[in-house]
Amino acid sequence: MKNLLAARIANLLPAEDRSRVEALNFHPRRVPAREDICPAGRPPGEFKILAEGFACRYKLMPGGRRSITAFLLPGDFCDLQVSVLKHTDHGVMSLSPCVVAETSRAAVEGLFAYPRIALALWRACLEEEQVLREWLTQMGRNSSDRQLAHLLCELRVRLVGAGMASEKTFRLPLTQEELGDAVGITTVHVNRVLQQLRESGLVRIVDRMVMIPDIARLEEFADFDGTYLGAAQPAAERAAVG
Amino acid sequence: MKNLLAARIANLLPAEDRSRVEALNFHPRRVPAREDICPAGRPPGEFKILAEGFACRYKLMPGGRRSITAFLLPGDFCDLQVSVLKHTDHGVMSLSPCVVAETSRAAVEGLFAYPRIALALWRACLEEEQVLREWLTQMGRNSSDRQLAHLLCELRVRLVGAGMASEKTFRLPLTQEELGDAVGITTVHVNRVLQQLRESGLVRIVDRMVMIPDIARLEEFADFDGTYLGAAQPAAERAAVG
DNA sequence: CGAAAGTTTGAAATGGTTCAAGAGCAGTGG
DNA sequence: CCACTGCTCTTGAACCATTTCAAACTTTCG
Repeated sequence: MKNLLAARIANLLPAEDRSRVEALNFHPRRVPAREDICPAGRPPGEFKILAEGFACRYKLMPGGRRSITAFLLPGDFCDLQVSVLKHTDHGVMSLSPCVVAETSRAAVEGLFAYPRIALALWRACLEEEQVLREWLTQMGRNSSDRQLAHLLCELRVRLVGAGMASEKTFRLPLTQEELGDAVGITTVHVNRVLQQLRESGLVRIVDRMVMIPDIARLEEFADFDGTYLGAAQPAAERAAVG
Repeated sequence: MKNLLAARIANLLPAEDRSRVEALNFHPRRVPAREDICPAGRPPGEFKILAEGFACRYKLMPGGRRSITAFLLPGDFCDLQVSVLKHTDHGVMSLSPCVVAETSRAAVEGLFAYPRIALALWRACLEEEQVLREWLTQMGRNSSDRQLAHLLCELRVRLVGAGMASEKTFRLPLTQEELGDAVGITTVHVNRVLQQLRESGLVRIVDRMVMIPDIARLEEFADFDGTYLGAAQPAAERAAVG
């Protein structure tokens, strides 16, 4: 199995540091769909990276509602927290069958001995923060059609970056309920809004395959600017942004 | 001037590391109310910590709307990003007259040479992330009365932690418009909801002084659990939580 | 004192929720 | 192989929270 931690942060490191990251020993673990990867409210266990599949961070709210705060794709950290935080504030669950790569938390902490690696890990955390801020503004305040469109734009870019999508087409293994939990609207309303997006020709969705005829048009509609995605963006686009 | 970086992260460090943090040389700068502290979209300049006053992070949205993604109190970092991120995704502006303590970015990065300090800085970032997630779930999906109540609960705890509030009373130098921008609702609606909170006896607000007669009652109403605030919580409460 | 900014109120319009129910499809067990 | 159960998607209608627009009132401040 490829060392995914390396893939995520090592490209910016000098060879010397990179080899230290690559020396980490990851154990793959298979997880069926819709199963907890990291339980909420408990101290984080092993250090985990999603290797294959589609997962999400979520919080349960009073009234049994669930709020999805992020989607995780291969290469994403499940729990960056390392042992610095006593308890995680949220859970992580698989949305499709997944493979999780685990390694010892102590080993990851040991990497902090190397300043450049520490900075790179920090960067990863800051990028996550940027995405959260974008969700907070886009998902919190926009009309739900724009919110859903924005989410599709983000997922497209990230899936392309992860090699899981062609330019205009990708498989989205999410139920409408899960989309609603991410965006903060009802399942019923997700359904109606998706229909509306289809009718206006912005997206085409058949059997969980999403196809975007005119990317620029959708991104304009959603007011999407992928800059906030940082390293999750494909390198080519990143370079273009400067 | 007290070294605020030390205050924020040093309490968990051994003396040796703490002295390194305290050795940083901060320059105070006075900023009038409603003025940009860090401009958005540009590379971050000096490394800044809010020393006095009340500030916020914000993003401008199309349509001229503004979204506030965080409130900053004395001791909070204005821009943790250091130079790892090329451009900031958001701006920071003062809401009351402020004092900002600045120091060289390079000096802060130099601290990454000490693994324990690097971990402490990382922790600060992770805690910010937790707060963002809490906002995303609470502010995104709840009814607006609960959202506002939740915000008041959070501010109370943090203000107490910063020594800027007694247990039940604090000064909130925010306009209703700013509250609305944080919560994602109209000024008009903020006004009505605040009246409603007042009428139900949950808060008393006179002339920007907020008084909370029954903290437990308000926190229950808002479904507030301050655990997510981490170090911003006063030490006593933190200990009680475990 | 006058202007600008913030707060308060009302009435109409709207976006999203809720409740209810049907239709399609996959998996399970008899 | 069929009936049954459970899950996702779809549709309709009534209802409610929040927005929008408009205007008056109050406070702050140069």
